[in-house]
Amino acid sequence: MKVRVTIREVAKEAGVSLGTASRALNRTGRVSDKAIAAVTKAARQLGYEPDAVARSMRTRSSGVIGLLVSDLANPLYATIITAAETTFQEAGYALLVASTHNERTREKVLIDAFRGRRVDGIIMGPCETESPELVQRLAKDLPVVALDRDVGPGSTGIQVDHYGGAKQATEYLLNLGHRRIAMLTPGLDLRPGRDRIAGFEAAFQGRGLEPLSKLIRAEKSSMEFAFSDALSLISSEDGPTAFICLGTRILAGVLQAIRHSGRSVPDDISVISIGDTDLSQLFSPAITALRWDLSVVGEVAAQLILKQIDRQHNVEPPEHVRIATQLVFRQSCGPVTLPAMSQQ
Amino acid sequence: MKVRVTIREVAKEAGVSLGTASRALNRTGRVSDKAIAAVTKAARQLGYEPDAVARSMRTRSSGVIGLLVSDLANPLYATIITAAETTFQEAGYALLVASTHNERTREKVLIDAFRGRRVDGIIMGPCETESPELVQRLAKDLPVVALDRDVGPGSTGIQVDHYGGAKQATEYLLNLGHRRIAMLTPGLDLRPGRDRIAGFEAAFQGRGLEPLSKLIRAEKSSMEFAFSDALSLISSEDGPTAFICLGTRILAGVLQAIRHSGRSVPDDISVISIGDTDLSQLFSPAITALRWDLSVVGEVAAQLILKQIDRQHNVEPPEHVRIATQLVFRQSCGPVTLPAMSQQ
DNA sequence: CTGTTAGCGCCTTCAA
DNA sequence: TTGAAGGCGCTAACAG
Repeated sequence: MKVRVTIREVAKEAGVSLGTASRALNRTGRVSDKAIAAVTKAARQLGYEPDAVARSMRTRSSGVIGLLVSDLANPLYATIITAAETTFQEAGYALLVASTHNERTREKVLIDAFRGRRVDGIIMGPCETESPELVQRLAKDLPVVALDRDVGPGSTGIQVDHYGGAKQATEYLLNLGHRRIAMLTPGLDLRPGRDRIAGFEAAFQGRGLEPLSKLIRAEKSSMEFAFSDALSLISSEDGPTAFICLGTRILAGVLQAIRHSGRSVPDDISVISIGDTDLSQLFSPAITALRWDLSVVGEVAAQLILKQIDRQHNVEPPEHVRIATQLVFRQSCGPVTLPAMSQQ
Repeated sequence: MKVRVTIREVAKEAGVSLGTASRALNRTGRVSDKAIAAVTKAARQLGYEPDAVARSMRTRSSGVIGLLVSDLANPLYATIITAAETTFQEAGYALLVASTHNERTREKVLIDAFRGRRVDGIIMGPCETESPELVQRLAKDLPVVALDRDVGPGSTGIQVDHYGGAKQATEYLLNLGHRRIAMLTPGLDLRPGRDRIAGFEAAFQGRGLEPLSKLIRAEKSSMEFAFSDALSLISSEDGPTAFICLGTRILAGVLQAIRHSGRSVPDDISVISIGDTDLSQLFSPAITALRWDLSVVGEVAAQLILKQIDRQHNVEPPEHVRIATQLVFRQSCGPVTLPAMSQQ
């Protein structure tokens, strides 16, 4: 157990007072060059390392940002986290992470834990039964950036255009002649899920059509669920000719179900993935996917936090960044070819 | 900006002294039930939340663990992180994460940053040109768990049996008649890479054969590299009849190269993935893969840290946990069928 | 059992 | 420009 060297010892070694040492090290206030030189040398000699905890105590700022998501292992979040961490690292901030597992109570506990640790800001991912009030109240105390949450105009956030993306994807399938399109997305009560459904329906209504509501499924994001769900849909009468699937896990389940039922993509069934992951890119056939830049989400989230910190958390107007989506055309979608079937 | 309520105010509200309030809240030392009741009530009334920073300052323990990996977005690490975080959360610890991007200097800086923040322990993933001394020195100061690093017997760590796994995978291919087996793994100077190569060679030598060294490639873990590498291998004379690929990215590149060259899996070329990801599980054909339990790695790492903390970082003998691998047989491997070709 | 006191290491006034 | 002193909020040691 090595004993830490304190600024006190550095000061003594440099032959100055504690206060001067502090000012010299932080280049704050007026200090003579001589003092700076002496202190710097002493610090290096002794291997001095400032105690961030003590400093936080004094300055009321920890240099730590908290990040709260439902599941750290989710590849979508993982990318966001990396980008955010890199940005924070450059700015000298550290990143504290935690999983809410989509539990509201846990989310509260973790927020309190973050606050207790005096984080300088919090990035929050979507969580079940989101309440705008929670975020707004929190944002009164410290910089908060909400990811894909519905927060009022009072708080800053980043929102992916799930609505427009789902609409575009659906329209693409409609153009190919599909009418019985299944939409599988979890989290109906979360903004992303809601918006996707809305975009999906808007695309239908744009041509005076009605989506088949029984083809909208909102299971948990699990491969097993998606598999059995897709399988029952496929084998049912008037089953879907196309699937729109959210994320790797659901996409995986659907692809397995299709394979299991002896159908093929895209000849029998077309598939679009919402969210572009390794699987969608590398599957054979490659899956047409709706993508958006996750690194940008992470980076912008970090920057928004830093900006709020810089401005001392002033009454800066909250910002809302909208992230666009792109439909990447690959080989998983084709025209409807089923003969002798009524078009809805 | 809400003002925080301190333990002092709680004490006053409860009509007791500061010390009693502290003891009551922490259930430490002897306190009367009456005092506990009064303090608890006052705390709740005022919405008291202990200041973790001040507490850390006093107790010299931050309740924070640092986790250092080369890339947070790597799906393998992401799973480890989640498991570790969950374990720490249960124990009341928070997790600080950072990416080294495989840069040695950055690693040092981040370790110092962690120490400055008074973390109670550090989990370190492998990093380029690992030096056992670094970890050993660090472990003198605080609990450290190294993941897949070669550390001397003096430090505790978790090591996946890459050697045995690679050996088993290679033997499987040898049994199928393959002789020209390509091994693509990054990080030759890291323990995982080294051990894989060793296991690979051991399998050959076990039958008196020699692997073709030109088929061992150790590129960076990038899809593009793997793609061009695999493509040149495939189109070269005496190209490989089987590939062993590390991880999602290299596997993806190889699969694309195979597809691009008009070959098929497993008829023309067999493929084994080291590391079982979404892609290997869900590709068609499903890819035979070497897997190990990443959740266990994360959980055990966390437990080893907690154990060291519990024992006050005593001279507890360092532990070395070995994680076994399993070869999951799927559809991507077949016997060699190329006619009229010399067997090496 | 409880109150008082002394710092943890640092930054930041306040005088000199 | 510098030194001295105060205190951030908390816990732990010591008297009562």
